[in-house]
Amino acid sequence: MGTPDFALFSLDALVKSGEDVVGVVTQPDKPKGRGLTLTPPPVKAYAIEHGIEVYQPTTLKDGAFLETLQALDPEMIVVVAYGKILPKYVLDYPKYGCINIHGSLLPKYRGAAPMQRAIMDGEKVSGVTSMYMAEGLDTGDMLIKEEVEISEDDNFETVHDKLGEAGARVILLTVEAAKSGTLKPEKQDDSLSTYAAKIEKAECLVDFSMDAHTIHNHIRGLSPFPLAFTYLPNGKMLKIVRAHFESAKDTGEYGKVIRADKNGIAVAAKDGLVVIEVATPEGKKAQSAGDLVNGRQISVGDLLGK
RNA sequence: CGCGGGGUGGAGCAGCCUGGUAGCUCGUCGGGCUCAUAACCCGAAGGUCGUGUGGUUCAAAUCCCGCCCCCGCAA
Repeated sequence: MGTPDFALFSLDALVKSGEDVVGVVTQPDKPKGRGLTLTPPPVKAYAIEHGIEVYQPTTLKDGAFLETLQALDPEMIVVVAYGKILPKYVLDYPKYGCINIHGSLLPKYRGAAPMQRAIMDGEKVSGVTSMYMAEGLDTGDMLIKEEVEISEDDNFETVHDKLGEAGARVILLTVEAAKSGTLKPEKQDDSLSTYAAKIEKAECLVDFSMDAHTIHNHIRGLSPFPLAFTYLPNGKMLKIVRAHFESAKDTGEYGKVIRADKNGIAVAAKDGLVVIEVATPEGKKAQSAGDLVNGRQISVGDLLGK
């Protein structure tokens, strides 16, 4: 069970390892993009390509899914970023249990956006954890972990891929161990838990009164999706794809562009400068700082952020 | 029929409303200055203005119509 790209790493690993994947459960197709075209989730596309049966129940709460479950009769259910809460009857069904891969080192960053939150918090290390699923949100007993380093220039995309690969390794180990009965479940220490809420649009707006390093973490944690943004003097939105920060003392008015050339657009923030390298103006494609300056969409002295 | 922006030399843009000599900031090429340079000076090349044997007009990048493509929002 899974839905987005992140789940593909694990699904692909299971398929290639020769496990008998009896079926894939994913979210229903949803209208997406311009024109609201009905779009299948990545996991569905993969499953179809590999000839695996796909199920897209609207809800798991009614009996309809129980029938599906009985028909497939799985020995184990692996869940990676599925997007629905599993009712008890599902959790209890498989002989080897429901195993979940989560993109953090539990009990930290339980919830919907563990990778983004970890980066935004400036964490240097994160990882993936496999666990037996419980009724609470990411509260089950932990099985196997793998740590992954986050460097200063990692962003959501690179961390997503690194953790996805780690997740694939961990799920294989976990499945093997489960089958041979050598798993050692470990309770989570709830007192150490933190919650990684899903990303809200409003918090993607850059606040240049925060310190430059924090803003940099904010930007990379949201890149390349959904992207941190600010506003140009003309009121248009500017989404920041990549930036770096420089420490400095007196930087002037927060949000003011104090340097703008091909090397970057330096914006004053607390305790330093946020230097934008690549950004996407509303209605345009992503472009480099040099292009933004050449096209005169930004120049020194502009005040960003409304 | 969800809302909206855009397709102009290699890049990013202006020009379109108020039709009539193709503009700006870069890049490229050549030359100069300099110990030197991504700096500066001089010069050059490069565009059927997305597309249609479309419409209007004396005249269309500009106004009208069809088609193709790109992007943002919202979900």
